Amino acid sequence: MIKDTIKHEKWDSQLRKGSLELVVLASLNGRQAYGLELLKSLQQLPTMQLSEGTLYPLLDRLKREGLIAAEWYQEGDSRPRKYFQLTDEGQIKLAALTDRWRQSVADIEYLLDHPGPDPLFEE
Amino acid sequence: MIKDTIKHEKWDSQLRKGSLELVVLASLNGRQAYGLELLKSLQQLPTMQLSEGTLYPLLDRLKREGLIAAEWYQEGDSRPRKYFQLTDEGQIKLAALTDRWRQSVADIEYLLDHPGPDPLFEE
DNA sequence: CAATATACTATGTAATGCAAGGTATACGGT
DNA sequence: ACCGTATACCTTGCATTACATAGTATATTG
Repeated sequence: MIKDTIKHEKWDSQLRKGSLELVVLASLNGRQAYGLELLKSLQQLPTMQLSEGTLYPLLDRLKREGLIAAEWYQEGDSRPRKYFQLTDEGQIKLAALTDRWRQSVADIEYLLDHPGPDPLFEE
Repeated sequence: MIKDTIKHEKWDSQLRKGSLELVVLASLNGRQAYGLELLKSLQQLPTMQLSEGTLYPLLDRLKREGLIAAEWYQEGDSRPRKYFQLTDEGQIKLAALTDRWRQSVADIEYLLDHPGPDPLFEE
């Protein structure tokens, strides 16, 4: 069946547009990580097949916004790595975004579970 | 507290970017609706405060892609309204998007529920 | 020492949600 | 009849952002 081999890439990318910021903040909750490490860890999830070209600019933006902090760190004589971690502000933002995301999921679930004429609308 | 009056608008808009297509298709599942009717029905949901400038171009796009069909209809001597409904292709697409959306929600739930060092990663 | 892998950076493009403004018609009050 | 408001749809231009692509630099490996 063709259906099973449908490419999810474009739709996935569209879907990620809304939630990537939340996802990255959540991934940095309770741990430090450097760019590629974070990338590979996210890529373990089926809908999170993003690329470097997406992640690095996003990390830059989050840093500019003060939600994460970056710090170069060299382990032994390996290549220096730029480690990221949540700031206090980032923690707060993460909590707010999580709440709002759950609300959005609830709204969409409602729409999916209630097809047909809108009961909210026609009394 | 200022925190409680945080404006969700910008984040909501960002979040909608990923799912609006699914949302509109789901809203047309099992019923016909014209533009403003659909808009008002969506706006009953807290995270779906979109505007006409968002909905109409989206409906155009979905029509161009063959996922919905449009038809002008005049009831009595009221203003003619453009009614939209899902096509067969739209039905199929809706099912596929719904599956993928649920997968994405599961992935994000996983991230939110498992803070700290990535257990998928460090064995 | 070339080839590959790691790690980060930079540039340009396409998609899309939205604000703002536009057109046209119906209806209610005075 | 006239004016204001509501309904209904459309259009233009902008800002954001995920991504592809390419580039730089340093280890590591054969």
